[in-house]
Amino acid sequence: MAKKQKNTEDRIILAARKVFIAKGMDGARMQEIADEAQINKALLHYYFRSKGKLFDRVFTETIGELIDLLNEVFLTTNEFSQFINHFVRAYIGLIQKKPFIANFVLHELNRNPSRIVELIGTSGMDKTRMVAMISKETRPLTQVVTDPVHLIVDILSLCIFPFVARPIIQGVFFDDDHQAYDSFISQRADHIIELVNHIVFENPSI
Amino acid sequence: MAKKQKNTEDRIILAARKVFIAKGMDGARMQEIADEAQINKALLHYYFRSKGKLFDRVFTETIGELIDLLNEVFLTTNEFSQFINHFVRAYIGLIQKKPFIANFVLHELNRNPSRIVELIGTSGMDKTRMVAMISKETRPLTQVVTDPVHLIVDILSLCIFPFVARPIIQGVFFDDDHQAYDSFISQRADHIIELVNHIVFENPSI
DNA sequence: AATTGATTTAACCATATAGTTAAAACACTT
DNA sequence: AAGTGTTTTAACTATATGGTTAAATCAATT
Repeated sequence: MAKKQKNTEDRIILAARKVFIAKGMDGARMQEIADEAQINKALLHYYFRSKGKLFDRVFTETIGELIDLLNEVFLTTNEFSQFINHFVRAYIGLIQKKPFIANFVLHELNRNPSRIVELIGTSGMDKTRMVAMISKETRPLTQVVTDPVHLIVDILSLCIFPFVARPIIQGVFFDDDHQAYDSFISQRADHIIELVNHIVFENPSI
Repeated sequence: MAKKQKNTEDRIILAARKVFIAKGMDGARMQEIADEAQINKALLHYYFRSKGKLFDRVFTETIGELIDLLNEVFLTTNEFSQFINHFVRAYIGLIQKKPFIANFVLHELNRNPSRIVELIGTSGMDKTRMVAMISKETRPLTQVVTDPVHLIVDILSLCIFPFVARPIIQGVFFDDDHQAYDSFISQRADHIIELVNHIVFENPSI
């Protein structure tokens, strides 16, 4: 073997991720990925035969992160209020670290919807248990949440959308001041948790 | 003049819109737009010098629709509960008719954030009035909504995200049954209105 | 009939890009 | 030193694509 100065494959994946997330599958250029990884195109193809294969790898890993996090939070909590707390904080934390991840997934999602459904299907996410937990906890409590799925979608929407629409929110409400936007986002988790608790338990707990 | 069988420019715009929305700026092909408009590439360039110009036109018109709707709803309502009602129904109705519009705007938004901020800036949207209205109505009423901007973002999130994430929601919660998803969406407006009324007025009105 | 603008045809150019290839250099192991 | 897998270099192919061009055609106006 030779000059394995650092794991080249990892460098490539990292670079590919950066470029793909920033520009999407169509907008990304293999040359740019190679430059970003500080190697040349030939070596890039030496590791990953084609752009498609490289993209698949990046995409699978990226969405895997999201699913893993969901699963982890989901499996370590029993009751709903605890779940909300963990989930909202964990998800917002993750997206805050990698702000473009949500946009990336959503865009490629619509370019190739079937793949994601597959991925999620094989990821072992137990949607039934999730729905059951919410039903059990909310049934006797509130008239707002008649369908658990609405509640789940509510929570996802409230967590993810503010990142996806960042340029609009920052531009319109904060005069393009990214610090103001950041401080808005850091209040976001608390706000969502309060909101959800309010509609589910009809009092703002915690 | 000759064979102006129908307004060609409109046909082009319509076709361009379809293709751009489906594939994004990068993924779209001028040839495909020409085919879709049932003309040839030469004529396409005869009307719109470049892909960029055509895209600008489509994008501006598309986001203009959204902004116009917001303005209209906003200017024809005085009190907040009325505003919520109009806004939620109008927005969900619009996106339901053109489901990919949200994804399109959000994706291109992140490709070129500054343009949208400009567009919104010159569109005459009066964000201050909006915030003022919400502040006035919510100040004495609730402990959940401490910042009007959070509430606005909440409403936008709840309305738009379910469309943006359609493949996930449909795949995970409805076993890819698009009818089930559609019926979910048609309950969506009522649910959001109830939810927002609940957190703002602490009772589910209307 | 002559003019004019809209539209087609079809070839063409320039460029960007994914992907290939072959040879050499390199670093590490044996 | 020989061998092995990694990396570079650099040229190359094939193709797709945005955009152009020139000539012809077509339909309506004058």
